[in-house]
Amino acid sequence: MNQDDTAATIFDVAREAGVSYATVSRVMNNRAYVKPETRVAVQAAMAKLGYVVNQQARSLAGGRSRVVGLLASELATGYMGSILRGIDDALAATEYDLVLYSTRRRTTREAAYVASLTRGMSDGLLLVLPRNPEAYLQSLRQRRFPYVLVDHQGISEGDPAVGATNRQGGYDAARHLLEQGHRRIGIITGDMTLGCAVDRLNGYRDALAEFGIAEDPQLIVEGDFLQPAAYVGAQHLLALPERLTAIVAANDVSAFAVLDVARERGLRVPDDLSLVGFDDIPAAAMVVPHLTTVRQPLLQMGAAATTMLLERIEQPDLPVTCLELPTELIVRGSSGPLA
Amino acid sequence: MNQDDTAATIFDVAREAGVSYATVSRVMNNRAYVKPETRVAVQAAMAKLGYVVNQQARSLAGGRSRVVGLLASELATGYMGSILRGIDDALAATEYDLVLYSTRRRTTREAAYVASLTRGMSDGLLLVLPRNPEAYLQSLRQRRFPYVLVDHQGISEGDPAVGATNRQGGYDAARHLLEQGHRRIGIITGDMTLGCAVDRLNGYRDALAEFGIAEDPQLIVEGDFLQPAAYVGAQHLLALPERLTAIVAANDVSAFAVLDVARERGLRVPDDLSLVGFDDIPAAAMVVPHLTTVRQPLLQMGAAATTMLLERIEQPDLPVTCLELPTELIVRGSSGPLA
DNA sequence: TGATAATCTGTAAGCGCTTACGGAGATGTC
DNA sequence: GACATCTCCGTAAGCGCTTACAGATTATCA
Repeated sequence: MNQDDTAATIFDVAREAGVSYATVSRVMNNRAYVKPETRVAVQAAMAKLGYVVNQQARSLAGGRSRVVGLLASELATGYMGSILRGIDDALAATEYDLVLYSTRRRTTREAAYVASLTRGMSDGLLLVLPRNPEAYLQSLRQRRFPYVLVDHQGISEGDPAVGATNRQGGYDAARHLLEQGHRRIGIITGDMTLGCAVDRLNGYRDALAEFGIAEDPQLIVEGDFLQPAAYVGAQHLLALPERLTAIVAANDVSAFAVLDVARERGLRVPDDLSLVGFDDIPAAAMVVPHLTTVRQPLLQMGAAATTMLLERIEQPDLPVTCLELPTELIVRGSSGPLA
Repeated sequence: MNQDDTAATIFDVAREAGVSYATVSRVMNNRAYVKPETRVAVQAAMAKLGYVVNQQARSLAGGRSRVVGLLASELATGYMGSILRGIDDALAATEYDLVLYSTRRRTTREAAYVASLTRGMSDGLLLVLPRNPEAYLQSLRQRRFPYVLVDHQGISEGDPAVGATNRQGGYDAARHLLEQGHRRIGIITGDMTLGCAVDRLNGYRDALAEFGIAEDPQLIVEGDFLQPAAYVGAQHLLALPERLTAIVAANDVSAFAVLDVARERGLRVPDDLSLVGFDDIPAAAMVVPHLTTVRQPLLQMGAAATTMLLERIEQPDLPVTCLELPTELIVRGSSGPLA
């Protein structure tokens, strides 16, 4: 890195190595038909000059940007952070960089926005928990632009996607409580416009049905994965005349709200009320009592989606695959046998 | 967006509008010397063709990529998520995109890596909590490449930087406990290779000194901002023969570990032990009891750093400024008067 | 040994854009 | 009315790279 302000270009390397710039390009791209000595000489020249390829020029000329775009709706939650880390892990072994786009910005021109992303800026798109992707999915499909959905509602509708076994998870949560003897089990759902929330609720229903328990609409309150709504929902549930002994929360954050309400009402968890969350965000193991929850393999989901995307970038004609990673019930202190 | 696979270029727009491509470029870049009618005609043509500028070509030709690079050491924590969101907020109003680089990957070639980032890939760099930045900072300074440090150790050593009032925060935490009557106050520090950890400890010392309390080395245990180390540290502190009545933890995660140890030892918080954390991550308001903590304005830090960086990109000769954003003591249930 | 194929390397064109530069027409000045 | 001065817009060059294409070597085989 001894050049002052103008960086070394492929021409500088070629001159230094005494070859043509095309040969340098061949070496960089690991092409065949380069004499081993020449290859070594070029590599030496690159090292000596501290040469770094200019990605913009490369992508302009070659059509590949070596960038993966990530379209995310939210960034500040542990949910996204874990997925992000999985993506990063999968990308670490490759040449690809990650460009981050949050859909909170420029919502008005979202379609044009995705268009820009797919016009040379990136080679593929990761869409995490997309709200209303149909607008641009149409265009992506038509232009055969590689993409993978993460935690999308309708897994298995012809889009490459990675998700988790939300229904099974909801089932496991409810079944765990049923096995502990609970029969009157409430649920605070997530945002029901999202498929994962619907699936979790359906899992809960499956378990109740299996135990021959009729569904009581009073015990199902709608939340939105956020604390305030869950707080209200928990107040509603715990104020019911016929007291319930357990609650399934659609995510951990909602479960925390239940903990708050329980404490305010003088209910002891798990003695008076058993509670199961969903996600297993780090805080779940930190609250008191530690939260029993259904772990979602967020990190693996991010990594798997990335791997899938890279495959599709390499081979755009690959058949569409959907991956559902297993959730896992983590039993901690917030659930216990019916008193 | 009616073209099938080849996107519209500046030439297509020029043809459609009946002008030269240079004029189209002028319109895009809001240059002067374009007749209003012409401008309107070009804009209409762009709209009609669904034209989207190719950033790679633009940056190749013009030298500006409209990309901000973010170099981060960790992604999965709420810490980073909040800063990220602040960055995103600040970027939302601009034309800039964000490219994410985690230093966990490619650690071996970190310098070459930063070189790549600064070779056209991005116009400026945000360095969040950099561990050993001197390696590349040198090169950045020399090449006058815009950058801003976030939460760097040595604020005010000639680098543009944004941080928080860590010393004041440590002082506020300890003073709060002192004012509640506590006199024997332990501290679990953060990773002492990081400036913020040192500052927080010094703030704690300041407060003790102000109250005329001699420092007791036994009461200071070193942690690393992570749960396991804090857990061990808390066990040590709470096993001291002369019992302490309060603990300052260098971050919230460490405070959670203290909560665990306290519970295991049958200590009630805050009755038997008062506790103050640092950061105010979302989980702090969720644990039971809710954690008294020193809030760090992470979102604002991210936003302020981004704004500062964009200014420096526009005007590279701007004098170097350092910003220290105020922390704020948030009193919740984990601290109380000495029994 | 000469023809053929395989290997190696250089030249040229072009990716989509920005930015001098210069020319043409409109406007102003004395 | 002649000249300088704006305003507007088109032409040309070039950013750093990839990738045909073709020319120059060398290896292979009858």
